[in-house]
Amino acid sequence: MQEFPLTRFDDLVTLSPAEAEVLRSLGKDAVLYRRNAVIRRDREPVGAIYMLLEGWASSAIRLPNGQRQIIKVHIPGDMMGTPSMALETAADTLTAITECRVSAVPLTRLRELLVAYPRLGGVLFLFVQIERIALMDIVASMGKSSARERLVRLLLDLHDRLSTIGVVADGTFDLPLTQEQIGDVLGLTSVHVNRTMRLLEREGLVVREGHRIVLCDLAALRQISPLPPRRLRADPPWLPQPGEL
Amino acid sequence: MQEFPLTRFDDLVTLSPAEAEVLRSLGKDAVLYRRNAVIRRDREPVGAIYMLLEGWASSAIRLPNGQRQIIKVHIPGDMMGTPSMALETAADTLTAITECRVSAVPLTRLRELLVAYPRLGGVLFLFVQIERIALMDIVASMGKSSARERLVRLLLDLHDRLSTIGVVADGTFDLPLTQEQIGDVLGLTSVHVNRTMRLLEREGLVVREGHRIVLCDLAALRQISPLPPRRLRADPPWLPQPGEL
DNA sequence: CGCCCTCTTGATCTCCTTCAATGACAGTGG
DNA sequence: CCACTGTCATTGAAGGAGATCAAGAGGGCG
Repeated sequence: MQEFPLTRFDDLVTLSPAEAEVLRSLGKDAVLYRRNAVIRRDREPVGAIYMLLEGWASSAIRLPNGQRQIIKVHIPGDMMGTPSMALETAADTLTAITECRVSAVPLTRLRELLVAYPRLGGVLFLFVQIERIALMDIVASMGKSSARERLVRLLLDLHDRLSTIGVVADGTFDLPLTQEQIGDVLGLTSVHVNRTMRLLEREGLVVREGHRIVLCDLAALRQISPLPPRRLRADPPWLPQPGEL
Repeated sequence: MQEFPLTRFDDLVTLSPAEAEVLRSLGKDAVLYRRNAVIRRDREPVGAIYMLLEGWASSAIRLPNGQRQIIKVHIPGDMMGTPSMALETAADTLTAITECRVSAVPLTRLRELLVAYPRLGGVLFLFVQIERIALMDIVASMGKSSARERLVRLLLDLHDRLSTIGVVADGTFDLPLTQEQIGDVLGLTSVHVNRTMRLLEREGLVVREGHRIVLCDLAALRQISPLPPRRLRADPPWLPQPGEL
């Protein structure tokens, strides 16, 4: 059994010790995936959701014409594959961006969890809403902003999310995405990602050294970003307290 | 108390009579909004979610630069404003597209519901996941398809959703959106929406008469759409049955 | 050493935007 | 009843952001 980082949860809801324990022991043994390995392919029947313990992974939709759109870049501590819980067959393909460790949670086990700890259902609900807001913001930025703005937003989003798991030091973090993958996230070609990235570099906003990136001027970048980050509400009033359920 | 159409629920989950009853009596008295009236503005504190009983409404994100992106076009039977449940202040503005009737559900009442009927929490969870998939598909089509493809997708999406509430006859339905609004949904200018719409018309794929639209060749349109519709899973295995919770 | 993947840059093309003008139509006040 | 106003659809012309095509360079790894 592997340790699932609960940072994401602790920041938002107060978990009872029993709830924290059951979340930690939810998944099956971790499986190791090599770079570019497929964790769960789209159109497969949905039997589980996945917890990303280590490494990066992507969730992508394949279009009938052969293109792919990366919907979300997952970092350690993320739950993956949950949208497809509502479908006959999976909507998205989960792929390892770097080598990564993943723990699967069979849907049957999830059901046991919901029966035994109904309040955790509410907690999951909260997390899905947060993902939904993230998607809404992505739609807004894809519909209304330039390549430069979208790229800045992606970098800031990664910066902020990586900060919560403590792998950002002074604006610097590891960015294991190829420019092609960044293009697939932003809806751009890799060529244009390259030009835009170089532009940011010439402007002195970022510095790149191999797969590490430095956001030099966070304030200026946030000014450029088409959308400010959202302020989440910890322990929302509609969520029953532990003991209440 | 107004009747909230439960079609959307019935198709996906089996509700116990008690559950159906509590859902129907969930909202406060309906409020009437005139065309273009704001139902709930963004950045307002979040005190309720909303059930759309009659008419059309939009959920839109305002960008700091003054632009707006319509995230979702709501039709009767939709729940609105739920993403912001996770936030301090609302992310999106809800606006009446046509005159419409809306019933608010205070978050406190929602909490009582979750305590009394924990399984309904799971049902709501399911619905949010469905919305999330819809957003993922929108991201995919915004990132990877042309104006024509996106417009076709929107028309088919509306066609299919309106079909479930029985207001489509032989490919014909009422489309009360201005071309400007359609542009704000698709991330296009109204000028280009106009040209694209006229193109579809010249191709014999659609016919417009005032605010009514006819999808003449559904098969051909589905061929053009960048993404096929999703097959939802009724009564998913992770959802506890009535009685189990 | 040689191969493949990724980054980089230039040249050209095109889809969509921007700007601008016109007409149809509904509502409104005289 | 008609001028007046605002909204919406429509169309043309010009401009630009990003795509496409093509080629070279660097680097990890068999």
